[in-house]
Amino acid sequence: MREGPDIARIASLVGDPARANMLSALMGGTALTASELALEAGVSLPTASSHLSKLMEGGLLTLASQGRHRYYGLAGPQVAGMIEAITGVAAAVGPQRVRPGPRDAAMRVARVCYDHLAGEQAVAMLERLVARQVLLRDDKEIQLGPSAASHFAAIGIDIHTKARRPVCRACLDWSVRRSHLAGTLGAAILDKILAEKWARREKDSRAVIFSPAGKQAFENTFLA
Amino acid sequence: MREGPDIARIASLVGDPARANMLSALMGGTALTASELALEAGVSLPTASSHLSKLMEGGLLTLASQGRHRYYGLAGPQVAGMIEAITGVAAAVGPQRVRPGPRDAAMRVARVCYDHLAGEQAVAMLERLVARQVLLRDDKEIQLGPSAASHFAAIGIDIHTKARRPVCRACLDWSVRRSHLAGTLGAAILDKILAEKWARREKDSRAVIFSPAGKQAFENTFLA
DNA sequence: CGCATAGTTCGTTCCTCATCGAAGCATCCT
DNA sequence: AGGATGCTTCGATGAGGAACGAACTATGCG
Repeated sequence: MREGPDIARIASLVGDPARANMLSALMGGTALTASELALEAGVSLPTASSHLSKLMEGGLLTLASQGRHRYYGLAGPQVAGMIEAITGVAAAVGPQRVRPGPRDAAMRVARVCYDHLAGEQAVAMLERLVARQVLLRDDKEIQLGPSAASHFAAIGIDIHTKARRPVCRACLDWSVRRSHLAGTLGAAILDKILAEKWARREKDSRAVIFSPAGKQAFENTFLA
Repeated sequence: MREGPDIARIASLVGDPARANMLSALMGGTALTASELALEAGVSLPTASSHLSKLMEGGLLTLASQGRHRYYGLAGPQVAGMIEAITGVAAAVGPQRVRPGPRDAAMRVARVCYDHLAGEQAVAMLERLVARQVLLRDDKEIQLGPSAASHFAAIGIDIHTKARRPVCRACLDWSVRRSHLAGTLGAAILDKILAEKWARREKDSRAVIFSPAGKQAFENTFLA
């Protein structure tokens, strides 16, 4: 029996799927709230809360309380490096490329990422909005352009800049290797897509299926 | 829910104490047999075998069969780097220095490491043997010196060089940060210590307790 | 003050997985 | 061949821990 640092304890913290998802989500560098992490991990809030306290106790996370929001973030670069190392091994040994089924294909095209749209459609939308200078992309940050308010108002989306949560955020897409739009604006756009019934959510999946007419409407609105 | 490499799967492999001990033991770089790893992990052979097949399936280990021996080793530097990273985090966040109890003190002085002696006594012994050129230390390797055979024969230990297993091997000591002697010679020395009743093994522990007379005899024999 | 939102705690259920004994293969030694 | 050693497989047992609903606390808003 070996002595020394308890590596099993740390590894088992990462070894639970829900916690691993949370940690992966935090690898972006931005701190997230408990409810955001719950959605990211696909578990209920109580479950997420339990996991988060375990991660805190294990020293893997830091906590910044802001009013009733509690922002969890990775404890430091050493922890991030560890996740990277594990991810590297997982990617290396796990090229168990399951043949992508129909649902996976749909997922690549459009899916829900927390509360906003991800996938090829979402990436294309963000790039178009930036090209038209409705949004301004400054390195990793995304800002509203001068015409943003009127542009989105015309579509039927008004931008709440008062919220604590940022209006725009870049979120790295898994399938494509580019970013899509998160933040309250990203959420509002997803809301509109579902409200207008341009698309529906697949049951028990993150996939978002556009109807033919809905796809056309979406493209007219955001990809014109 | 995140996509991409299944980091939880890899981390959970490391997250079991028995498997973590095995992996730590293999961090030395030398491949070990299933029974060695079972002892190292403190589990029975069937249990160890089950763990090893899981680690194999996870791609963390390589297997080299030599006759009826099966030598398990880390799959590569990437895996080793991952273990390092996890160990680093565990050491950083876990300075939960429990006050060392009496048994821990005894463990630091002398304990069993698989089939040979470890701890301060063992480290001192190896350094003395090297200083007297009975053994020759070449970087990480340990060789028998010219006088080794006669020296150990005088003590009552004959060296079997025929065995597949190496006669001498350096094994990094956990408590002290230096090496002690493993291999068949290390095992033979431990056998002698116990056979002469210079020391006894603590029940349910790896600690080795020397009697006052036994300690004297040991020092006369190996530390002179 | 009352309502809504964000989180945690508690208690229960359930399932995975680590564990070991016994038995079965495989390989080596003489 | 026959025995010994090294290791794996099988089957049964048991404990840890992940999950969620319900209830509770805390903060913000009007």
